[in-house]
Amino acid sequence: MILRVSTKGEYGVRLMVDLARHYYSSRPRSLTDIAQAEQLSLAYLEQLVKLLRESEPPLVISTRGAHGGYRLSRPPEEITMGEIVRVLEGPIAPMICATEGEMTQICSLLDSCKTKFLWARVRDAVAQTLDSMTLADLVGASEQETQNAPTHFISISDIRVAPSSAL
Amino acid sequence: MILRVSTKGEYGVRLMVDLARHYYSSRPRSLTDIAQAEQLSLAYLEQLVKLLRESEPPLVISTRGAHGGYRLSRPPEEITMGEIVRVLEGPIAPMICATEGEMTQICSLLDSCKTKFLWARVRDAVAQTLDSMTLADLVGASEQETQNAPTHFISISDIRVAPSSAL
DNA sequence: AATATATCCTAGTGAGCAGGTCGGATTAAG
DNA sequence: CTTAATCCGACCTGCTCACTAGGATATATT
Repeated sequence: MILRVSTKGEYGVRLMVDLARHYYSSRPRSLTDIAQAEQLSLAYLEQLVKLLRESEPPLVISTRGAHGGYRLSRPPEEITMGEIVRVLEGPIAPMICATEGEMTQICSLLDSCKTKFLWARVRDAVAQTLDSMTLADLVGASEQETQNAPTHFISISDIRVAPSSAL
Repeated sequence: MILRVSTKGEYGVRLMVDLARHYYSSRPRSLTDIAQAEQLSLAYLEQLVKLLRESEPPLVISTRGAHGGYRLSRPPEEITMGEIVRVLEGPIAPMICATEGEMTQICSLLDSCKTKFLWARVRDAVAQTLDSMTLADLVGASEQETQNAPTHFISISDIRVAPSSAL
């Protein structure tokens, strides 16, 4: 499992998509409502939204008190999925040796340097995919687009709906 | 850290690259030699090579006894990095809901289905990158090619050489 | 002013897994 | 028959994930 999106990333993206869908509402959206709509724990969402609020620049803005809640800090078109995922999951790095950034690292070992070339390519592929999509793209994505998702692979189909229980 | 290559994947790929470099040798290459060349634990490499040997089809072939060791089961050009990584790290899936394969899954929740579209795109980007490279590409990759790796991002540069200690 | 409804903050915790180590059994070459 | 290698399974240890708990603070409504 080379690609590991933790529940932070999974739930956090869902939270942001929810906020994007309610972006043009007159009132902020409360975590209680989001937790109910997405069937997630309120207390846990509070931790995630903290990351989104304290990021630089912030991705959401809060209003405290009754009838408070959260809004996107910018319109959905201007928030890339790359920003969101980096805030929630940390930098896109397959390993400590391949953090995003330059790779002019001298390595004493024979083959490990050559493999870095591989991991850098994978990292850049992920980064480019995430950076080329915005929240608006996801909200606009309706069912037929989801069907069009490329499926070059044979079915494995041990897919479940409930998260987190099994790995 | 959305991309998590464990040491299984990291060391295992290095092992395969080492075998590729010695593919045209007359004698099989022992794990002891590889462990020394790559500064890895022999006992741990034994676990990894087991995966590569027992995969279907096998990626390496062993010769037991003195002067024994391992060879690639096929020439380096015919072994893709995607095959290797899948054997070592398991299927390329960002989460349990997005295993490689078709994504015609009905999901009761509102936004989680839309986010699946995102994860599927990321997954396919990784899969395509890995499947389009072979062991021969990596062995042939010399230093100037490594320099050419795309670097669209600002340096973060808390890069270390020693693996596994910190996260 | 009182209450209800929110956000905010910190700590703790239980299970599971990554990342190995260890000891020994088997096989074959010299 | 010794040496060098592959094989095999059990065990262990620390870390991180995925929460939960309990409260403090802020504000709109009544």
